[in-house]
Amino acid sequence: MTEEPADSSNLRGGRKTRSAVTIYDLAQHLNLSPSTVSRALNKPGRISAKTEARIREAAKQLGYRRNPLAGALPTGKTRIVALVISDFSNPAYFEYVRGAEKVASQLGYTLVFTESQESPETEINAVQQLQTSADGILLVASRLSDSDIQELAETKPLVVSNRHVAGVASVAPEVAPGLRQAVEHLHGLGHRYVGYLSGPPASWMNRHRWNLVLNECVSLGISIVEVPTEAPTHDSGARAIDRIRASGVTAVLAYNDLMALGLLKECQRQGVAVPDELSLIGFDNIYGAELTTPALTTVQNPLHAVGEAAMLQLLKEIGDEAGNGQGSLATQLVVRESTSSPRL
Amino acid sequence: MTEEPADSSNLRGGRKTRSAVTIYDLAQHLNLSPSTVSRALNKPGRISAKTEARIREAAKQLGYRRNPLAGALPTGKTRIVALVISDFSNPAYFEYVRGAEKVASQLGYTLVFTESQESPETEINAVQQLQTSADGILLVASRLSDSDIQELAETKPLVVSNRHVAGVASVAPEVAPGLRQAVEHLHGLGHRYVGYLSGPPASWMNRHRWNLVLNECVSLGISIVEVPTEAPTHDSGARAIDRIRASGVTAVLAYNDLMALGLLKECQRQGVAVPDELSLIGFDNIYGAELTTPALTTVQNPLHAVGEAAMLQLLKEIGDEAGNGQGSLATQLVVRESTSSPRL
DNA sequence: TTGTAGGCGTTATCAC
DNA sequence: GTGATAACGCCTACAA
Repeated sequence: MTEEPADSSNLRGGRKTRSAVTIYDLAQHLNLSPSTVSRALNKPGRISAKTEARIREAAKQLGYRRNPLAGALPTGKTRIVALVISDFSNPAYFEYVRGAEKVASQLGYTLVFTESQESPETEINAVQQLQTSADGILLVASRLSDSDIQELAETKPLVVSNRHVAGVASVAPEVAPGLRQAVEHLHGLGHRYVGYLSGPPASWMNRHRWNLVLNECVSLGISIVEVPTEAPTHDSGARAIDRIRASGVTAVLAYNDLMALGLLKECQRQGVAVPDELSLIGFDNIYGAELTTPALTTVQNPLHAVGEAAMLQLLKEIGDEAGNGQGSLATQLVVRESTSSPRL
Repeated sequence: MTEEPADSSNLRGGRKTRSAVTIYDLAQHLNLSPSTVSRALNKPGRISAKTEARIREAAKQLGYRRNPLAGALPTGKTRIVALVISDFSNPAYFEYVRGAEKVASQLGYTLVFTESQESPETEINAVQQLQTSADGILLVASRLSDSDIQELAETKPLVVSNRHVAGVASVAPEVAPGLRQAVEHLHGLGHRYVGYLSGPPASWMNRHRWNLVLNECVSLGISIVEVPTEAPTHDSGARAIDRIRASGVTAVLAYNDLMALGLLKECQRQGVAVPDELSLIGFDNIYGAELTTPALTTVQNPLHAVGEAAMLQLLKEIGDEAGNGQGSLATQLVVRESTSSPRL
């Protein structure tokens, strides 16, 4: 024991150099063994109250911080959960992420966040990467194939959101009620020829919505057409105006608010009166939907609650009994000013 | 070597059970040493091309995935960066986060995300927690005191954003140009009595903006008053209307768009004509600002670029030479329809 | 070029 | 109740 580095810890330039205090340091400081320290800190009660107190005291004094990474090695549990989202350009996801993060941090999990920029390769890579460091993965609006997702789900707990995949846990808003209300609303106003402004063809949710709208319209005797678009964005919604006008529909259900608002804006630019000439219904109820004139009639999507529920589901898959979410996941029509009876 | 567990790896129920393949497994499989495998995978070139190829091949075959956590233990580098934001309820931060995440993932870093819900204790805990697992921290709109931040910055690389703290790296948009343009714009329109709808008193950025506006107004001979609010939100902006009307100002500069839009909405509800009776200028240029009628005149805040720049700065502090950001951080006035000459 | 040995900070399984 | 000791998966001198 010659030339013990002494207290090099505190004074090496003072910045970013002192290496962290470990349970080993504590043990040495107190003439105890590292295992005792570990136990005292993790399984309170299994150690004499007195020594436990001493240890906690010393830990505070020396500024001990547990190194979660080191702990993750023997246990295999990192208490990290990953959120991978295919496209984060829609502000609607904002609340989803907040909800998921809130639940995660409340239960002592760290949330890692990645956007895959719509690329399936990027997405699959990200997931595989993350799977080795996270306890579970939350896939939001994934662009992967069902079989890819099923395969990924075999390795580690995984939950998909805004989508359903056979054999994989999933959490999505109940879009049916809101959509039904929307179609009934239009029907009640007298619309008999309606357009569905479509989302991404590869999106499960888009096909799901289309099917619901289709069935509902058929059963009410409404003619319905699907109007394809390039992307689920504001601009793409605006560019759809030609197809919409050409179709002769009197009302439009849009895949999301971004598209509806883009279309609304373009209508105004081109002098198409909303709602007199064309009724418009969005989806999500993002910030901004109620700010326009006319304010947008839309379907409220409880994305904060969906994010919470999805994270809770994931933690359940991980094995952390976490209780159930509170908020309802049902969507609901919010009638504002962009819908009215069709002009004859 | 009796009862070697054989190939238990593949068949234990098939799900979530097979423990990951390690460099050790590869080494054994190839009759090499783990270190050779490690080198082949990390420092290409330092190993004979032939064996390196064999190793890579085997890695692919056996589905080897590096365990970043295990690697982080000896090196102390996790390639994790943490983003802690005090309040994520303003959609303006949306783009900031996207920018930061993009840069991080492009450089092979994983982004962990935490919202501290406006609570300084939560924030400081989160940072300390994260400091042991992350290579660096990005603090956005921190509610901590300068001295707390300075102290935290001594442990690990840390960058503050939307704020300046002596001795700590920081990245913030240049608000001066946009604010100057805004004041000049109002001055040019003939306004001589202006209100500043204030942000959080504890916010560095709020004080910074107020000082800039104050100086600019004084030098132009404009009377300026600071109108306090409860929170930087839509509702709080709406509730400020009484103070605004009572003050007699002819124009308002709001701390952010949320507040400006809230105030705008309330003006419309109460029959105050914007811009005829009251001119309104926001800040940030969030989605929604151009959707209102009248569309909101506001200051464009390049938050995506700020997020990128902040992350690049952080990586630089970490020691990862990462190049410089491209986008300008200057703000700029966007004149729309919520400003006009004051009615006499 | 490749192998050996030790350590990173924690947890877990034994003894005592 | 407490203490050795051996993992966990990877990295890195140092040795061969």
